[in-house]
Amino acid sequence: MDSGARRKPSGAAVLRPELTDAIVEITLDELAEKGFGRMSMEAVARRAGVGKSALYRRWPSKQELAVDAMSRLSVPLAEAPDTGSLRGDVRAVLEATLSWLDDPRLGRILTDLVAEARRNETLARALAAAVGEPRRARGEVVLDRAIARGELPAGVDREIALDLFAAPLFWHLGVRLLPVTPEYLDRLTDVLTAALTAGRTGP
Amino acid sequence: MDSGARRKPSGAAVLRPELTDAIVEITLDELAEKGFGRMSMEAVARRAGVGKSALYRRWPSKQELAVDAMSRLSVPLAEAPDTGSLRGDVRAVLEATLSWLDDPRLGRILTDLVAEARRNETLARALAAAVGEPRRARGEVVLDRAIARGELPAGVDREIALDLFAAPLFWHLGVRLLPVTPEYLDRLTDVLTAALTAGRTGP
Amino acid sequence: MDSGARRKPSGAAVLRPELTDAIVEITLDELAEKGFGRMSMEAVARRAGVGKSALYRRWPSKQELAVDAMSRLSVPLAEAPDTGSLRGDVRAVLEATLSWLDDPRLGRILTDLVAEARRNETLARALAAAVGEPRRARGEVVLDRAIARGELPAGVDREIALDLFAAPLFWHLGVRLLPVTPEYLDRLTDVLTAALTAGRTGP
Amino acid sequence: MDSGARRKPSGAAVLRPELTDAIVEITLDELAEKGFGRMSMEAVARRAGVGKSALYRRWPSKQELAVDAMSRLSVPLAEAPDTGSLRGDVRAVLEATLSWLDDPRLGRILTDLVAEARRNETLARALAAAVGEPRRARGEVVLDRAIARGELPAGVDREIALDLFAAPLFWHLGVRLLPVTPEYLDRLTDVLTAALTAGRTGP
DNA sequence: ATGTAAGCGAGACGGTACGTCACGTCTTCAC
DNA sequence: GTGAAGACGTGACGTACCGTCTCGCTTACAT
Repeated sequence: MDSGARRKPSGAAVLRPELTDAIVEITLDELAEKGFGRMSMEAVARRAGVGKSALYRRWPSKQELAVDAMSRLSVPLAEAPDTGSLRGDVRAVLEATLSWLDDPRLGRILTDLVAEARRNETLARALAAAVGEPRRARGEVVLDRAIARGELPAGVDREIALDLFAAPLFWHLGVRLLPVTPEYLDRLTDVLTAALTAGRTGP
Repeated sequence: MDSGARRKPSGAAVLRPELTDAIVEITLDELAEKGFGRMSMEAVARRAGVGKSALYRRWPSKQELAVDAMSRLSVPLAEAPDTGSLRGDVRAVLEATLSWLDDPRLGRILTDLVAEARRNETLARALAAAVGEPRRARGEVVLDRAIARGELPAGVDREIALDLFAAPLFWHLGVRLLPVTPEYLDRLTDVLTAALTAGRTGP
Repeated sequence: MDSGARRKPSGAAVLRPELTDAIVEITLDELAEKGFGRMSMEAVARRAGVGKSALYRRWPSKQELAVDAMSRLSVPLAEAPDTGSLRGDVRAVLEATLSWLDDPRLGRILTDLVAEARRNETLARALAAAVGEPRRARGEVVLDRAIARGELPAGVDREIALDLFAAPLFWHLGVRLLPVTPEYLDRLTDVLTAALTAGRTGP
Repeated sequence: MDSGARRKPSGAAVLRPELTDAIVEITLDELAEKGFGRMSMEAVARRAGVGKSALYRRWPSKQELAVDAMSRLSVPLAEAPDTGSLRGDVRAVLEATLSWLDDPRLGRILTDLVAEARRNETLARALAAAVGEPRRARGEVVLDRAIARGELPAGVDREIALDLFAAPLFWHLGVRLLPVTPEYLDRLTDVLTAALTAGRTGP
């Protein structure tokens, strides 16, 4: 069973990974600055000091480069610290989401990404996997802890709760383009905590 | 100094309004289908059966045509009926918002619009005025009625309340690209009503 | 009878002929300098101060531009003067051919053209029509006059005679790349005249 | 003095000559088929089943490979047989020249070569040495024999004579792209023999 | 009623970017 | 150290639109 790995007969040239990284990085800058439609492969190549072929050897089109670059905007989402209370945890989740949406580069790209995703199934999936999932997982932890503490009933509506952790901030910052102040965050924390717990003492 | 206005002595020749409308309509179709970046002036002119000059005589650039067309996506938001209860009114607002976001053409364009607005102050303002304001005004009516009924305190946090009327639906439909079912709407209505009223009986 | 001519609805934009001429002229320069293979559309456009589209609107490819340009290298072959003798006429024909082949631009292009013609039927025909025919017609005049004078028999081998008017000069100048001196021309005139008249006093 | 070749003491690793030959052979095919300008190093390497390095280790550029390959189209010109008469010898020379120019591959390449030589001194020299010289040498033999036989004067114009052995055939076949029939060859033999001998009985 | 300025469809214009291909150089690995 | 593989920067290919422009024709006021 010596074979298998012996497919490639000889010294294959390999795409230089540091070049790939540099291109991705510059692509993200261009995307943030110009948006998808006005980003240009030629500009990326020029700024990266590489030929266009280095780009097209890695990605078959501008679209695929952009999607790949965006999907690498990994969400280095810090762990959700246990603050001891639902209210504290909600506030922490909101702050984490805010610091992510507030990043000047990521924020700009994300809205482009969302727009593009409507016409690109692949991108939509990549977006959900790379961006949505980790963030939602973190929200789940908060809900689980609150249930364990007895602050929330086990049957809390998770889908809506998780939507509410992200939606208002995205809407305020990304759609209405208004700043999110700490004070806004306080009020939002209050309302969301109330919303989640409201049902608890219900009828 | 008799001149000035007396330059144009005769034959008016005025931009034909039905042409303007037809171009706008086709622009919206192209925008919905291709997105802002891939929409092309040549295609719009071709589909409208007009010359490119008819476009550029009306709008100085592709961007301005697109922005203008989008801003005409008027929000034929039906009046908010008084359902007799906060809960009913919230449900009605959500349904109106949903029917607006769910429009296949408007939905697609709106996300493009949001992305573009980050890099275009004019568009951002047009977006806020044409889309945000009417919708928010309608939300205000609901809050006012609830206060009048005594269902909400006069000092209810209007900014957050109005954000919450739109944010979750936009997030769910436009960002997460998931369908909004009537059942989801029920649950969302419950949670939002609870959130708004939660403070009422507070300490 | 208002219709009929009313097919073309309005003022069609037309390729500007002076631009076409300028492009052709610069193409010929590039062809002479670089040869077909190294001539570049971008360089032609740049030197002509036009966009590439101006080229591609007129010719579907580099090859067709080059062929068209070359076929316009019209042969402004002066009339063959009647020098009063076959020898004088032969000398005049050789001189005309020489002045044509010796043109620095035409000479370089002609060999490219000949090479290209082997793989391009269209070019081969254009070459024969634009270049070969007029030159041969002029040779025929010389033969006709010599027959009229009684210097040549009516049955002189025209095909070979006409080949011999051009072949040695093309070979010497174009293939062997040697200069053609007046003295060489004298000797060639002698030999060709002798060759043509040799048969006259036959058996 | 066995050394010299014995420089490389160990793991010899010498350019494999059979590879060189194979590459040259394929280069000639590509040249004949596509012409110099459209021949591609990548295609040669691909068809030869070798890497591009095998090419560039042997020749510094496409041009030099092409020139080298063409110069190896050695002229396997059979010895000029002594037919016993000038006329017979001229006919033999013409036939040899024809069989050389008529070779489908060589004929195509030769015209490319001639065109390229105008812009490449090295190629021009290689062409003269590899192609012109042997052919001319053979022509000289014919002239020498005719002088020895007394058919030509010692002072016959060799330069013109040698030009006339090749020029008409190249012109007819290579430039005018017409077939050379045996009958044409007969007539050409007659005229050339007459041209050479015409001066003999002079004054 | 007519003159005339503007609107109109068409499309050429100089550009920029697309995605492809080949150049000649270089590096890597296998033999 | 030859050789196959192929990545690298470069630059031309031919295409598609951009926004500008000019061209004749049509239309609808203002006289």
